[in-house]
Amino acid sequence: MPKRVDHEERRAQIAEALIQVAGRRGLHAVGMRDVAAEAGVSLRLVQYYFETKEKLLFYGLQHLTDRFTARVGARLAAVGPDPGPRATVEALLLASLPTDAESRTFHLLYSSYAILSVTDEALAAQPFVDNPDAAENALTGLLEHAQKTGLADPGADARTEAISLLAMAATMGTSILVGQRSPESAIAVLHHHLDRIFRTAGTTGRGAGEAPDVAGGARAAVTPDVDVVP
Amino acid sequence: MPKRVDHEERRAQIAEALIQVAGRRGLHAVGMRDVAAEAGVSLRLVQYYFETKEKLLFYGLQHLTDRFTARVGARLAAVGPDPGPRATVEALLLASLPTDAESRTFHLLYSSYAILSVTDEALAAQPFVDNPDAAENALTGLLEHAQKTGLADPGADARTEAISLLAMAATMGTSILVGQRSPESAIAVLHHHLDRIFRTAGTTGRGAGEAPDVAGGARAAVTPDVDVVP
DNA sequence: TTGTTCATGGTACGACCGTATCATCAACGT
DNA sequence: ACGTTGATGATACGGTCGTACCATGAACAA
Repeated sequence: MPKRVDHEERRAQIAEALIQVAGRRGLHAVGMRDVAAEAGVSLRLVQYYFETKEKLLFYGLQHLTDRFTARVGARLAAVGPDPGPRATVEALLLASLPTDAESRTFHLLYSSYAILSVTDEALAAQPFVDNPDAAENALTGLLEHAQKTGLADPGADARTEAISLLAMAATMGTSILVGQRSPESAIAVLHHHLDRIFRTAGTTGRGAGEAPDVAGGARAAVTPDVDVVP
Repeated sequence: MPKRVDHEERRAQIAEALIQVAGRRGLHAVGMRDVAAEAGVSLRLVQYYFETKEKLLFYGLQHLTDRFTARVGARLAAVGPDPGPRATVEALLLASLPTDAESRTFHLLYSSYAILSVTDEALAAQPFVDNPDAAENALTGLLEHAQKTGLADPGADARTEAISLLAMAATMGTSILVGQRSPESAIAVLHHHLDRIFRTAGTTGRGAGEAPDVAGGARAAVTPDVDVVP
């Protein structure tokens, strides 16, 4: 037996290069040679570990979602031990907004893959994510739990609200990406709805006089690489 | 002078071909030869009327938005003479959902262009739509008018709600596109929020016992080409 | 030591793409 | 009638892309 190498680690390295170059120049514009150059290996190596470009793209999507799942988990852990349902929901939603380089890349590439899967049947056949409804179910559970413990409006429809929150976060993420909206205004809109949902009979979830800058004032710069949620 | 031809009409015909083939195979996969074949003209003709592919793509985006603006206008006119604000808002939102072939193509291509504009600076420099906030402003105006006439909850923030409704419609449109959600469930979610907003002190906007099928039951087929909103 | 096998590099091939070039046809002014 | 000019066709060129092929180094078993 000759030199043995950890194939999985090598694949992860190459997939990482794919994500980097695709995040910079667009998924449609990335070629095998670009990936090889970004990873610092030869074209032949990329071919060796991923026989075809299609397989490379599949693995890249998997790697992308894995990395982002881990990141969201870290964010959730960072909100402190035993956080309330609202803090958890808020962390979940804000983690999906493209507010720094990594989340911007994720948002861009995930959207690209989604759009690609509409016309590319091979990609659509792939389980696009492990469970497309995972976030929706998790959020629904959190809201229902908050309702049971009296922290959220018991009259709200937990699943509908969960779908709505995720949908708003997704579109506003894209708006941020294309520079049409500022992260602050997106966060303000989300806060607005969290205030509405996390409201029991007597108390208001957040202070009433915060005047969220929903309109966003000046639009975001084309590339807002500042961390809004550190 | 030789045979004179209406260049603008020819351009529209070719742009239409671009939209058709791009809607079928994806914007990234469309080439000049494909467009020429779809339009039933020679490759040279496409080059003649659009000197470069970049210009063809720009014109295609313009043509796409123009066509869709006209379609939304027709939908609005079709809801009847002097419709209430709620009917208008509802027509506006539902018109943007990909429920038939034409709106599916529009949604797919518009999303493709948006994603493309993130990494393609030439496309980003272009005024992506005539006014990105046109829909947002129109919807905000409608909601404010409904508030003044006592048809909508005066305590709601019109602009925030407008942003939210458009954001939800957009993401759910993509979910429908990729077959992750049924048009019916998306409509149910939108109705839920319209019921919440269009609610005065004493009355409820819609019947209270409609049990919207938000979860969607069985997922949509991969290509739901049936007209949900005829 | 030697031979087998994994790992890696270099390079060529065929296909396609966007664009450019050359040629031809058709119509209107004069 | 005819020449000028716009409209159209056929084809060639350079480049890039994904993939395939051939060669070589490197490590472990025997």
